[in-house]
Amino acid sequence: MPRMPRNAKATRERILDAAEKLFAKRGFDGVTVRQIMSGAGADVALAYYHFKSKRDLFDAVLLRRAKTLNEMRLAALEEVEKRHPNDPPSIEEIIEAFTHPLLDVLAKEPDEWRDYMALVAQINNSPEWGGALMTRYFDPLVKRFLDALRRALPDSREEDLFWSYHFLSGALTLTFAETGRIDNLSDGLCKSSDMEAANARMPRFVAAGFRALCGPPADEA
Amino acid sequence: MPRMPRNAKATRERILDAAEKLFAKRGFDGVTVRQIMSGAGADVALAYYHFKSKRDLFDAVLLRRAKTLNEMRLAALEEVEKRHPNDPPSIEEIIEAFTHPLLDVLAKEPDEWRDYMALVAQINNSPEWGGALMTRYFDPLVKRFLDALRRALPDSREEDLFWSYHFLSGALTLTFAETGRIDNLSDGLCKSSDMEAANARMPRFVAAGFRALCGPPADEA
DNA sequence: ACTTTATTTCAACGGTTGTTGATGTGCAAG
DNA sequence: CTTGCACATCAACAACCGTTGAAATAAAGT
Repeated sequence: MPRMPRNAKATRERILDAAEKLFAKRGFDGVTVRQIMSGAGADVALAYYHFKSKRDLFDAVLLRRAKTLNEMRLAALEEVEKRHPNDPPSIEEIIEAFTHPLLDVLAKEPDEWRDYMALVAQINNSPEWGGALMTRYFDPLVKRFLDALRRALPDSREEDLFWSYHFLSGALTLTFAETGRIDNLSDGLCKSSDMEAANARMPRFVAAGFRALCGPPADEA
Repeated sequence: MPRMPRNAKATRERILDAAEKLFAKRGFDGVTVRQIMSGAGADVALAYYHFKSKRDLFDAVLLRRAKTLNEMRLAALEEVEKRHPNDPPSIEEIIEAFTHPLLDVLAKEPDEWRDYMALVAQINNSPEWGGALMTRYFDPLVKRFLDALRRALPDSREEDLFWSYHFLSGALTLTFAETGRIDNLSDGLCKSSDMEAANARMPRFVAAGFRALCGPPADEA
């Protein structure tokens, strides 16, 4: 049985919190271990005691919340499928199971999740790490969703399905990034941080895209 | 009249090329000036002679191709509008004028443009720089396109229009990033570098999204 | 030939980087 | 009380960072 001295776990968590916040804002190379540990209020060497290296700390930050996230989204998907025992669910319902848990947790506990989501957004668009890391942490869940979408779109070609998911992924992660770009563009009318607004629009937008690309050919007589 | 010694311009351009390639792969902080100048085959100090600082070099990299890019896209849009003197163009045509020049130049001159596009993708999703830099370099053009879309979607609400563009921007830039994620996900069936494939699908996907979000309400009797 | 000016090289600066080993502290088991 | 172990502190390592000033080179103007 592992010992649990006074605040060991608490320290480890504080380091992860500080690292998450800084990595999300400036990326892996834009942050020093000293800045992280200063934010965590702990000695520099403790970073290397609890984690072996800066890179391993980075991975630990990513891994920490990935499990929770995947579980939430899987539960949402299974809930949808349970609601449709025989007929396939609508595209909107499937997409919503994919996006809603994320945007919802962001709308309800922004301080807890904002930084992590922004970090994922940055990684997804990084040529260096995007392919490998996103695959490592989210592939099983994504494949599960693609299965559901395939069933709901029986006429789809495989390539169209993958590219459609790709577009969805891009739209979703840019929303997570919360760069403030839409604030500038719309002169303050829209806000990057308004996850309710994104939540209300993304499933409809994306579902229409899926249908246009993977659905049965529109009969334009 | 500025003097033009032997290969002054050539050196400046070689520095920009090397910087572009490295910044695209590892981001601003993941690259050292020494690595850049080693890639350019020139002395470190020359970076500070031709550009004042690392940050200014970064901006110069961004600026160099932005002009060309904006001109190409504006020309494509004006061509579409000239084709429709009275009636508004279709959403697909407008979106295509927005995306096709980029994906086309990527498909035809990949070595010249791939790194720059990947860099833009990374910046667009960076909380630190995304808002400010994308606004600085691409705002006038984007507003021009939003005008065209607004005319083609007379029933649209302003917020829906901005969010739809936001989703488009995310889908487009993730495509530029070429992270190899879709290669992994599809087990090699789709390739991140296949811009023809993205080109063939993106306008249809995105136009359907715009119509679903900004179009007239679907009459579901 | 001499000056001027633009480009390039060289060597170095103070400061910071990720990382480590030695040492100390506090608590539980023997 | 002493031993053992998890956790924390401290000081330091070599390597590297962005940046600069002074000096060499080279081409153009006079």
